[in-house]
Amino acid sequence: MKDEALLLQNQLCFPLYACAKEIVKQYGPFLKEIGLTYTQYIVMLVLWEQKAMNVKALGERLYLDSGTLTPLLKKLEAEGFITRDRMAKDERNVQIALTAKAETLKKQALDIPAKISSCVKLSMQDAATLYRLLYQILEGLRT
Amino acid sequence: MKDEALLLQNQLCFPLYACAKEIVKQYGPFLKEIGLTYTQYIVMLVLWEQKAMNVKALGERLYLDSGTLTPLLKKLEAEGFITRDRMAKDERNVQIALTAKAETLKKQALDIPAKISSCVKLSMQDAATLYRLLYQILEGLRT
DNA sequence: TCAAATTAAATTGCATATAATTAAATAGGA
DNA sequence: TCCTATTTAATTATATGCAATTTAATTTGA
Repeated sequence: MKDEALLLQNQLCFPLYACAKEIVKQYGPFLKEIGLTYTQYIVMLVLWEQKAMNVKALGERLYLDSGTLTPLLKKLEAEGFITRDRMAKDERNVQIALTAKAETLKKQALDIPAKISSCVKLSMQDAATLYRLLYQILEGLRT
Repeated sequence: MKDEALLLQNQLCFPLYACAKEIVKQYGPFLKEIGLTYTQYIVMLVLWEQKAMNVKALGERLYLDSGTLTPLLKKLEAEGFITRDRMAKDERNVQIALTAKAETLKKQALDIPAKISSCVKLSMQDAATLYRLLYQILEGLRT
């Protein structure tokens, strides 16, 4: 292994890391309008799809663990967007469900994806390629 | 804008965010062996290239601000890898430079890129494409 | 010249993230 | 059944990240 491998420009991880941060930053102003952070937003995206699920399932879907999710979910609960309930059938599980207020929030969130798309200048083709490669890496690491 | 836009699977940002986190996580065990975190590692990568630079230039290169860098650099200084000195010419600038210990560390870091490559299963072609698309986005956001 | 604007770091407050540990609940096997 | 292993959340400790503010130094322009 030669020194060149240590050049930042030769490392694929860095643009990935930087790009993720910069795009998340683009969400900032739009999400602030509806009172969410990016992580809270992707939690809500999953819940808007699934309606209800436990913390573990949410974590697997979002690649987050309870150390991140527990306080975040408590915050969303305090703000009235979700409910957190131990399940009777297995009390180790905490079921997360949406409130009516979450539906109102969803309406406010509807136009956010389009706003972000306009910030990220990629052709449909390039976006599809990027999407495919990222999921390919994620699947590869999943094991 | 239809509801489908809010599906997590339709958002390019999420795989980017998740993929960056998961790959950084792959570095964890290797970096732990040499006593660095990922952010400390990329700071060292830049310094191994440049030898010396001020906090602002480092931040521009890494897309990090002083809120992140100042405490991190103080830690690297405390561990003896770098020095931090106000520049005489313009005392607003803090110059970061490497110590001899940093050169020893560099030798230990030499094989890390190869270890990561073997974790991320992408063809050379795909890696090049991904690299190009990520920098394309970063450049687009830079403005 | 010298006050105002700008710049570079540092600081503060808040929100993640992850590793490691703990606690409670459940499942599985002798 | 009862003991152990496993599972799920929560907690703790550490390290980022970023927005906003502050401080000190420098630059600019009337």
